[in-house]
Amino acid sequence: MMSKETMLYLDSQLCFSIYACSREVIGLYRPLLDDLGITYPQYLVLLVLWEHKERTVKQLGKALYLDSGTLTPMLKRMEVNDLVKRYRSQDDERVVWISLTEKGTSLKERAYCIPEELFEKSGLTAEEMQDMLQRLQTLLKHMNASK
Amino acid sequence: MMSKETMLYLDSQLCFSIYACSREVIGLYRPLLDDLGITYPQYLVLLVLWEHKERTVKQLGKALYLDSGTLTPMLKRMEVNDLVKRYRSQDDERVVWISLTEKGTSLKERAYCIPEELFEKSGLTAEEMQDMLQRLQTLLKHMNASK
DNA sequence: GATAATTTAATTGTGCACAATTAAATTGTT
DNA sequence: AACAATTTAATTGTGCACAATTAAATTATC
Repeated sequence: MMSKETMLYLDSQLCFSIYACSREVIGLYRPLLDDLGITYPQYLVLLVLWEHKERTVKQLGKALYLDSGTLTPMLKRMEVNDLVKRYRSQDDERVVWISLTEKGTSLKERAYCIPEELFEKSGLTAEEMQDMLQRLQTLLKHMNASK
Repeated sequence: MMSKETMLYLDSQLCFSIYACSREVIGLYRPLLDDLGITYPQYLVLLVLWEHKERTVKQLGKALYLDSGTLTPMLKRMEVNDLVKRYRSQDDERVVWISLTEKGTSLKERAYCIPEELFEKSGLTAEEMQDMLQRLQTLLKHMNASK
């Protein structure tokens, strides 16, 4: 068992390694996404829309764990850059639907290679990758439950 | 092997799970850190200073993987809140040393319980925690090398 | 010892994150 | 039908992140 002193060391904290890893991975994505003219959070929005064609702000937020304070301005920037369209639902005017433009749709072709390139940069084997993904998703689920 | 289509699914991407986990864990810290009047990145700075008494901005940046554009304004906010002192080195005026105030030092007592509380919220066993820490640190090192 | 290269913080500008509040629309209950 | 409660985005304000640039000081080279 660690001492209470040791537990306060930066390098013994799981949270810090997750936090630092997160920023480092995003840093590896950056040059690839720069080529597409998008940021990492915008890439995540596109991943959802490539999969589902059309989502409400609410649905995007649930998928990405982001709220409207983050999404609304980001989606407006993406609209200005002609990546997505935004329009209010006819049925329920509180709801805003987000869909892809032609440009947003076409970026998918250029994104296919990205996961593979990142996988190589990670230095992990496919099994290690899969295992880690599994563990993190379990952790994510558990943390989300204990809120 | 995954199809190129499957690899673009949000939920099959390791990076997203790291990114989402990072924000979720920080969210678990938030109520605890609010009590201390600090943010998560500020907590990280304090962890380093509790361990080393005194660090330059450069050293803090290396430990936390952060640059001066992030640290300078953050350290100034911490100075305003009487958590740290900042002063230029006599030997080399390019260097700024950061040290703890009494208040910054004393917060450590109230922080001892934090790692334990987070550990409980994570739902992990000590072994799982240790194992994950190990894997993430390896990943971090490898990514940092492949930049 | 002049000057070129390097090191170190600070500054500027853009883009997330997220808490808290607001506002509008819808739904549920009487 | 009235109106209270809920749902959904948008807004506001603060605090990171990070790229790119600037500025000052130091070190290395001639």
